[in-house]
Amino acid sequence: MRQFLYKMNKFSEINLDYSINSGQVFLWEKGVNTWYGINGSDVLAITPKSNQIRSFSENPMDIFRQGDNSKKIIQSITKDKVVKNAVKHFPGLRLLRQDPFQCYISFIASSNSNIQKIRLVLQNLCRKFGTKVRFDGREFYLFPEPGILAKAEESNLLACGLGYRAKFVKEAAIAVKSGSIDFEYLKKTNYQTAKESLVKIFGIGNKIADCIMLFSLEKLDAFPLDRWMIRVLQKYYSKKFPISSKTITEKTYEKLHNEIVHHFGPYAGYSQQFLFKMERELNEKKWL
DNA sequence: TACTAACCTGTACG
DNA sequence: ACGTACAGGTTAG
Repeated sequence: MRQFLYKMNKFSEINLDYSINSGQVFLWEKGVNTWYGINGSDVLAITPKSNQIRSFSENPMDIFRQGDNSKKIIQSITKDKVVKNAVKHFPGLRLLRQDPFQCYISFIASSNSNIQKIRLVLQNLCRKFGTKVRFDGREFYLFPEPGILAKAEESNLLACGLGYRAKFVKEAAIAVKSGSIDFEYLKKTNYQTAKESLVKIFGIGNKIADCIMLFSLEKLDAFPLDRWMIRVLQKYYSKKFPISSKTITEKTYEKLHNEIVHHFGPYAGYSQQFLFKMERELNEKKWL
């Protein structure tokens, strides 16, 4: 059994419960004082009380985005009283930086689904296709590698509960394995270019592309517009961002995104996270 | 180009 | 109980 220990001094300003329970990650579970999470080929154990992060891999990703100046970012997104209120109610809510492949597959699997179901499906995928490891005295399954999912039998993907998304997942994994989707390139390039690449993948539209970019590809101006965010805009921003129906067309989506970034600025994605969290909590939606 | 229905699957509601 | 609506959308027509 291997394990690496890191100290983390920022837990006083990060609220892990808020951050994990805000719809951005799915493969996390809470122990007594410790959160356990799968991030690609890594397993993390986080104990806020002792400022400890333990990881399965030697050089874990900086999932907490410690390089971000959160004070400055929050100041920057607080453009109106709605966001101000959300920030006030959920102090310490942060965007997490995820393993890109896991994030990409997770959100493809999320389409037209709900959080409980998405979690179940992703756990099934890991159990069936991921490597089993022992860590912190427990068993975990790592997230499957692109090559494994690329050559998976569709029947095995279906058995995980993916439904019609099974072929999306397989095609998406093939695109990564073959190099036509290159996450390192997508990280470096701009929002528009990355988005154009992602929406070419069968099963990825505007919303899912925005999730992947915001949560794993350093595009903090991505602002996923799902049903909840449409509700938020209709409820609090009907003057600023008028929307007629509950579903929006591709063109409307793009137009809205431009206006949103114009309003909230380059860290618009952070504002989305606070607004999403706020509205889901108001409606008492479950996270786990 | 713009709008609608269909889509796997589980659960909540009447 | 059993049918229907809906869920963190996308695609095909």
